Amino acid sequence: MVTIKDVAREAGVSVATVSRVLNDNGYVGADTRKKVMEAIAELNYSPNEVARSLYKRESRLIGLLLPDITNPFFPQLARGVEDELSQAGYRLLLGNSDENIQKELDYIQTFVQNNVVGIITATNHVDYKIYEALDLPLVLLDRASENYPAVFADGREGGRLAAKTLIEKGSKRITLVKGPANIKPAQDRFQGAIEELSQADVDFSVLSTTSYSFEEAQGWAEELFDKFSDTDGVIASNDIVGIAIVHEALERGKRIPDDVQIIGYDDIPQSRLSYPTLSTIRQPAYEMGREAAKLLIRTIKKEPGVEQTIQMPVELVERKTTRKD
Amino acid sequence: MVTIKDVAREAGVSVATVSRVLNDNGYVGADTRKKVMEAIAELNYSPNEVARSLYKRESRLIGLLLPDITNPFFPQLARGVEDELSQAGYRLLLGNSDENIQKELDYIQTFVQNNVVGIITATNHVDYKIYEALDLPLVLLDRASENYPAVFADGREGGRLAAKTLIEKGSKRITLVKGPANIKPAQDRFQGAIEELSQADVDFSVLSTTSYSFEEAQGWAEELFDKFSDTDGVIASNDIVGIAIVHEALERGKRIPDDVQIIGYDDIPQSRLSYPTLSTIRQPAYEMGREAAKLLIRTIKKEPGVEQTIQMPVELVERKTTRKD
DNA sequence: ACTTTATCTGTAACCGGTTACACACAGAGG
DNA sequence: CCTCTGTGTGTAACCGGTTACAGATAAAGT
Repeated sequence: MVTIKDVAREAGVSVATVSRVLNDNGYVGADTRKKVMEAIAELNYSPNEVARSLYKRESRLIGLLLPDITNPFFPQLARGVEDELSQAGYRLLLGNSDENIQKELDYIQTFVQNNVVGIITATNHVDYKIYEALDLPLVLLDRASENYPAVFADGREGGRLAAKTLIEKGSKRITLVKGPANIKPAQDRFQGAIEELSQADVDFSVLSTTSYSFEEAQGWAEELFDKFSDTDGVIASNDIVGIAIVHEALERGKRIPDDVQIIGYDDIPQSRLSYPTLSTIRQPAYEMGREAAKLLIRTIKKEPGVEQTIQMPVELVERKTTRKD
Repeated sequence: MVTIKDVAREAGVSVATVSRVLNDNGYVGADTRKKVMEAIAELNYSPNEVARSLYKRESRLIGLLLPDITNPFFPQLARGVEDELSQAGYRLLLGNSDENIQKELDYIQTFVQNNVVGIITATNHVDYKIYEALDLPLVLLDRASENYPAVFADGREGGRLAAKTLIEKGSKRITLVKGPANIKPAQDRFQGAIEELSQADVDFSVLSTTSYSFEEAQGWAEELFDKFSDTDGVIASNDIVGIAIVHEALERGKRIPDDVQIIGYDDIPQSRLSYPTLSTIRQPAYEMGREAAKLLIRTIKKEPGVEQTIQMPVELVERKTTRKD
């Protein structure tokens, strides 16, 4: 490994001078600078971030904690975060928590141990005490909070919008799929939908589910049509479940959207590839990731007047599983 | 920040003793150990990885370089890698390269600068000189190589299998979708399919494509049926494109699999949710990730007799877009 | 009783950077 | 001519750990 000392020796100067060239601070004579630059190029030197990080007590790393990168909603968030951060010179330490407190704690600890300069988290245990003790910039992503800066979409509004859409387009016996109880945004959209359904002139029923996984989605869809076979409108807990329901409906010979309308949530990329294409409530995941990263960077740089909360708009994406009015 | 000195003071011993307790090496008296443990608990101390990493010249970090986490094949790989690594106490530094050499180089550099102990990469520029200069354990994932340990599935065999399947099940005018030229595994499976098609008694044509993206998949599908409207069997370049083709076929009133059979590649989770469910050649992505991680760990620990190459089996997954024979 | 060995603990050097401080020198201002 | 200021550079302390080495004590062996 080539160190700053090697460069210093090669250039015939002290390490302090090399450091000043590297960081472009302090006085350095023009020809000295040139010699140093040449030595750096010659030796193909790049400074050790670990040493730098130790002295400065901060790195260029940022911790990103996601529930599960395997769920197609999260890669989009992650990508948004990464694109924004890497442009600003930061790198990502990534963890999947599986909504498991122990894993979450472990990752937060590694983040701290590695001197990250900030954390972006999309998990549900933010009220847990470890976060309080943290004196690091923290941004919540896809989660709302009173106590921390956060970037999220309006789940309640999204839920209302989904329900309103089905009602307006003529569904009369609506089934609302309730997402996992421990996932906050799932409950928000559920509440929003309930509000809207309650004050409308329609029958509705609720199917409770406990996961968003691909493996189980098929099961929820079957359960749904087993229990509520005459439903003519389904509000899915997310797009994965929505796509599974579309699938199952066709399997059972129902016509979409004539016999049953289906609306998803998230607008993951594959919604556009389902047949028929899935109508859904779009959350701008990639942009949310970018915004969270921007917000974090501003907080790190202590820029004045940084917003605490960015609420992103949700939006109805009408495709083929809802009727044209 | 609470440091080892604070612990030493609290326990009334030297930092060396605390370090010995932490690392469980050297002699430490039973009651001294106890006092230190108590001080650690009392102060809620956890050692600074950066300092440790500086002295030891190695961290507990591993660099993972993927083309694009937004493509659903890669989160599975990533998850496999992560599950295996985190169990062994390693953490992940993640980068998306977009198959862009500059980004790839930048990430490799950060990996080195942060003293990672190993790198797993799933990119196509491994022959680039920077990798040669690297004296770090390196494992290629989803890529084969003469020079480095690698975990990959047999693309050629997969391509053959896909072609063979359509041929056996009676397709006579097969269209082969050729994936992006710069992606090695795409070319392998293409070659395999070509081999099989060439020696069979069928007509076939090739559609060249330049991306795997969701946005463009729809376009490839349209182009396919515009150009080869009478095709009765399609070998897709991957599942995303496969699902888009299924979609477009239905859109055009074709019956699947009676009028046209379609076979995908990868077996991403959503293949099972398409309608009809997509027959495909499965690559065990999650397991590949795990194997790559295991291989890397063994290499890091310098275990003797570590394999250079692990070839994972591909497998036909028959679902509803191919005929029953 | 004297050496040897095992156990326990502390001091200080080290990892590779950054930076406070000291010092040298040149040109400007009085 | 002397001081002052701005510029350029080096020395050494420091960040928070790990570990080589030395010194102390007690038990064991001869």
